[in-house]
Formats: sequence, structure tokens, C-alpha cells
Amino acid sequence: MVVFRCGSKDVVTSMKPTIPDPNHDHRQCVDQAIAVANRICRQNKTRFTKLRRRVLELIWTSHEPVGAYGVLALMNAETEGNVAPMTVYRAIDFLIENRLVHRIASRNAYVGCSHPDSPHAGQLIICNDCGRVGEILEDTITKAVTAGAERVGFDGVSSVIEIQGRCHDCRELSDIHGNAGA
Amino acid sequence: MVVFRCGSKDVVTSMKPTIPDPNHDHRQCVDQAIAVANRICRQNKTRFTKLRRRVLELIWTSHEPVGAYGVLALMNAETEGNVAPMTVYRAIDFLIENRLVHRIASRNAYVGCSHPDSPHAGQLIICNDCGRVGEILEDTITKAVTAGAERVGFDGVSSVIEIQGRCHDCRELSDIHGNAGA
DNA sequence: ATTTTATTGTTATACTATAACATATTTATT
DNA sequence: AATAAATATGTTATAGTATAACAATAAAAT
Repeated sequence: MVVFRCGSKDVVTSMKPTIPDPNHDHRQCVDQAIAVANRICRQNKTRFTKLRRRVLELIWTSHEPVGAYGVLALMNAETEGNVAPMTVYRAIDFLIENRLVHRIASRNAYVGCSHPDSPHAGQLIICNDCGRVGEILEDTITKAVTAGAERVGFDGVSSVIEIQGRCHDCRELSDIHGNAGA
Repeated sequence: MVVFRCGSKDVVTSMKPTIPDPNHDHRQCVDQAIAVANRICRQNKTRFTKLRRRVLELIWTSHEPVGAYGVLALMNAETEGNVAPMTVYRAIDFLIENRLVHRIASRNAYVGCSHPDSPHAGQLIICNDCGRVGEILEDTITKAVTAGAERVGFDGVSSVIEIQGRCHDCRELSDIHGNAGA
């Protein structure tokens, strides 16, 4: 199963919705993310403060991962006050604990989570060309990992699964160049 | 399939060889790793220099991941000359390119590769208790990841798969404590 | 022997993340 | 409402990870 959410659309399919279309209405993504965050934090009895909201919005600036210092730069660009790294990291930690943000270990960067409600961790798909990141929830992967771990006596498994490759859009672009382009 | 190599033993099994036994003869692991590295580099027409060999040996000091600055500390502890970080990083990069070492993205650390010959990337299993790292080659995982990626139009996939949990040994230890211990 | 290429040395600096303690704000309790 | 307890944020300093840029050396190719 592939789950992908953008704005109010919640795509559940077995085919191709990969990474958000370049022309999609991204403001909807952000609005949706904030709305979901509000609900999740209410459920978790945690506080979705102004700072945390701000950081979440900035992380959702795009579908490309942002570094903590990237967020910091965005914050300090807007306001004249000087936010310290610690402040950003704390907010990010909170967002991760509440499953609103993923850390991409292979890039030391962060990206908004598309389905914070889902109980089991998904897999990140990272395009090496355009840098965008999507998320899939493949049961076969989850099961294979659990089974593989159990085979070697591993317990209480949580996995970092980051799939790097080239997304559908970028492949088409390069096909055009390769076949007909200059 | 589970592949695990220690010393001259090359275990291929479907059951339980997890992470190296605490009592194993670790010098054999190191010797084996160096011998394999020699061969691999000859095959790759790359140079397995004294420095690179040294760094590989130090990374193989144990089955726990070592940070780059950990390697650096080990080097500077032995010799009185001052090795610079850059030197270590370059050697590590070389070793990774030649598949002799894995980077563990979730820990910013490095660990020797147990099967540099294998064409497809394996999965790392990391014990959160004892810190040791093993490596498995589960075809079902590899295939599930490839299939999942293809389903969303992903190409040329290479994945970071780091499975974190508690190894067989640590679980047994904690069972003892839980059932009969103080 | 000379050119070319690859490796290592050296210095400086960028990037990522956390520790420790002070202050402010919110929530719970009386 | 006043106080205490818990949570969140501010602030400063520092630890930890990684790379850029250029110089010097060593190995391979011509």
C-alpha cells in the first residue's frame, strides 16, 4: 500500500503517486499538516506552541528535507531577533516525538511526516536528482524487516529505512533529454 | 539467507548467527578483513596503502561502530605524530568506496563490512543494548524494497537500512535478570 | 627521465548537535 | 486567587562531525 497525502487529498493506492507534483497547491500541504498537528497534540496531551508550529511550518516549506540550521536561517531571516540553534533543535525533537516530522539520518535533515497517525513507521523515498522526499508504507518491507530481524534473534525492532534513487519525474526528464534532447 | 563471517568461518544459514559471540577469536576477524581487503583492492585496481590498512584495522578493533574521531584518537594514542581528521576521513571514504566499511548513518559511525564481495547491499542490525553491529543479507527485504520503490516509479535504488533492536544475547541476559535475578 | 596521476600532509573552517543553567509560561493544587 | 509544580523557552558555551583548499610527496605511465 502506498499512502500519500497532500492538502485534503489522502491518496491510498498501489500505483505511482510518488512524490508531490511540482504544480500542486503546496499551501494545502502546510495547512493540512498544521491541522493534523493540532489534533495529534491534543490527542497526545502535548502542547503545540507557537514556536513549534512555526518550526513545523518551516519544515513544511517544501518537500525537500531541511537541515536544522536551514530552519534556523529561515527563522532569523524573517524576524530580526536571534533564535539560537538549541531552540530549533528542541522544537524539532518535540515534533519528532509526536511523529510530525521525520529525521533523515543519511542527510542530517528533517522532513514533514505525511501520516502521523499511522502506527508503524514508513519508508522514506529520497530522490537524488531533485532532492524531494516522499513516504511509503509498504507492508511487505515492514514484514520482511521484522521477519529478517527475528531470524537472527532480534527483538523490539525499529528501523531506519531510507530508499535513495531517482523519482518518476526526474527519470522522465532525463529520458526526454536522452532520447530527443540536445 | 543470513551471511555472517568471522575469521575463516563463513556462516551462511537461515538461523541465529546474529552478532559475533563475545568469546570469539577476534584477531581472526581482523586478519580475514585485511586479507579480503587486499584481494578486493587488487580486483578494483585501487591501492591498499599502509594508512588505509591501518584505518581498516582500527575500525575492525571491535564489532561496535567507531566514529571517525574515535579512529583518530586510536591513531594518535599509538603514535606520537598528530594525524588530522581529514586523513582519517579520506581513508574511510576510500574504504567505503571499496565496500570494505559501512557508514552507519543513524550513528555517524563506521563498521567493517563482513562481505565486501556481495554485489547487493545488506542490512545492518544494531543492538541498542550492547552496541554491537551485525549484517544480514535478506533477499526478501531487498526485493520488497526494490518492488516498493518501483511501485512509486523509483529507479536505481540504493537503500540505507539500519535495523535497531536488541540482540539475542542481550535479550537472554535481560531474561535472566527479569526471571531469576535480583 | 619526465610527465601525469594518485595519495598524504596541513591548516582552517563549516556544519551538526547537545550541555547546563536562567527565565518565563502554563497547568495543577490548595 | 495564590502558590507550587511542571513544562517550555532563552542564553551562552562547547562538543562532535565533516569538508574545502592548497602544499608536498609518492607511485604509475609515457
